[in-house]
Amino acid sequence: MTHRLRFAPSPTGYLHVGGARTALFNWLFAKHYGGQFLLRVEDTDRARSTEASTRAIFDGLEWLGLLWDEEVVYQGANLERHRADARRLLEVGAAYRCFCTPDEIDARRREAEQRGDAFKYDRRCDRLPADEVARRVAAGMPHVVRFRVPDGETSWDDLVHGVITFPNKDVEDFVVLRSDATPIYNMAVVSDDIAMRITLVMRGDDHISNTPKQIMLYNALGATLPRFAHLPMIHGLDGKKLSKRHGATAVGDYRHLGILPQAMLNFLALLGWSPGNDIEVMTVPQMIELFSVEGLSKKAAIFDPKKLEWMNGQHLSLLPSESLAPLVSDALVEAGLVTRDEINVRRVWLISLIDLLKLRSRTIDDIVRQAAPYLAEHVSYDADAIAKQWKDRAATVELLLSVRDTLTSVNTWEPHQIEDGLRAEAERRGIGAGKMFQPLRVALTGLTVSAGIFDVLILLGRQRSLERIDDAVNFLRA
RNA sequence: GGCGGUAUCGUCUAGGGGACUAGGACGGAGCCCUCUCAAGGCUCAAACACGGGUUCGAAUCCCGUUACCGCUACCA
Repeated sequence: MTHRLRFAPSPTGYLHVGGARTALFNWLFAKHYGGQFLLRVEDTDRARSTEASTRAIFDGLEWLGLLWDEEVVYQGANLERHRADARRLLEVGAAYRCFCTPDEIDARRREAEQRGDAFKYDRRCDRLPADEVARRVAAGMPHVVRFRVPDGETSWDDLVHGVITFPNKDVEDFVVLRSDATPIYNMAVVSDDIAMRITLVMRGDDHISNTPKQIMLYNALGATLPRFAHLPMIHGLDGKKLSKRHGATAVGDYRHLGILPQAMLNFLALLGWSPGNDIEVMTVPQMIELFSVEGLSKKAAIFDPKKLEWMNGQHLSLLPSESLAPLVSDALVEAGLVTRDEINVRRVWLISLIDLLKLRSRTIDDIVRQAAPYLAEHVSYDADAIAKQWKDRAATVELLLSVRDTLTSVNTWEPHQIEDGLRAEAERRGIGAGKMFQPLRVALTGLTVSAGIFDVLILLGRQRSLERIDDAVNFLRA
């Protein structure tokens, strides 16, 4: 038997990290155990669902590479089937019509709450004689369809929690069809999951209490039950459910922060799952290979952006600069540091730049920030850098000039030759290498921190390096 | 309130009755490396929620308590 799983977001916002994680686990399960990963857009809440949001969810999923195996199912398109299934419930006697108005129910609920009782619909409409029901229906009285919860208990063997049991007396006769004949969530979900032949429903554990209702629906409809797996929630740093208050919660936010999709996936995978053996950094194929339901955890996890960044840094180092190049170019262009044409003609150079910067970056944005001195025509000198490394202007000018001479006389512009020349000059002057490299670093980059000084010189090229030294000298003399 | 779920360092987690002096990772502190910054290496601080059982033996099994989370709609 091949597994069929689905991710079923409602298009009422962006793709949330929690949703992405649910989608990921569904996808990983399908890839590891063999099966189809399907996507269903639950757009039955017409008031809140938007097309922009649907688009955003697709974008997020595509960015992550969580592609679905069959055409997207829009729940709203299946309205007729949902209705038909609800009516079938009526036909087989598993449901009944309820004429109580929302106001009446509300009043009774409030009353019960005042008494401190748990409110549960009292089934009064189920006691209506058949002819009375017929009369009211004929008279066009508005009514909902309620599922008649049977006696006994409902339980299932959850893939992550083990057996979960609910006494049926604790679940009320829930509405399956509204008075406007539209289906309620649980009805639509079950009808669609049956139609899509879903074999494993994997979703957030906030759905645990929906599960007994859904199981009853399957049973009443005579459908075979899928398995269920309820994943733990993802919380913010304060332990509360993740929300806008916690900053970036949409996967798109992280994309724009320069996070790699594979790092996002890797990080998310570790929230609620562990491959064991102290393994943490994984490529996507490795995650598929190692995924197993045994490693799923029951405990809600807190989303820690710090670890995400670290994870991204790991993936940045892992990836060859060639594959990072398109991403970095886009970001560079977007930041206005270069034009598309400029970067295209310096492909090879760009790759060596990335080689240098990715090691000290955690995000693509970090790379872009650090790239500025290498791309700009001229550098601007950081005030602190001047204060610290160019304290004595005259001496600095003299030093830079001697460095300039050394660099001019280096035979071939190659790291070892440059290093030998510079170190020899430092020794001749009786100063430590750092005393020479730091002021030079400021001249070349405007900053006190950068990649290794020889790498910087190589990357800049001899001509550019000499120009920058000249610029610095002019600046210092001014 | 009722029902359900969960409980190991601040955080993500390993752990499936003796291998636990509880392991790894992020973050923190420090050291090494070193031209700066990173990266890397090493070291340190840091946890089994509490109480009862079961057992020769419990982080691991059972029961309570507590805390947290979720659901409790003609929302999804």
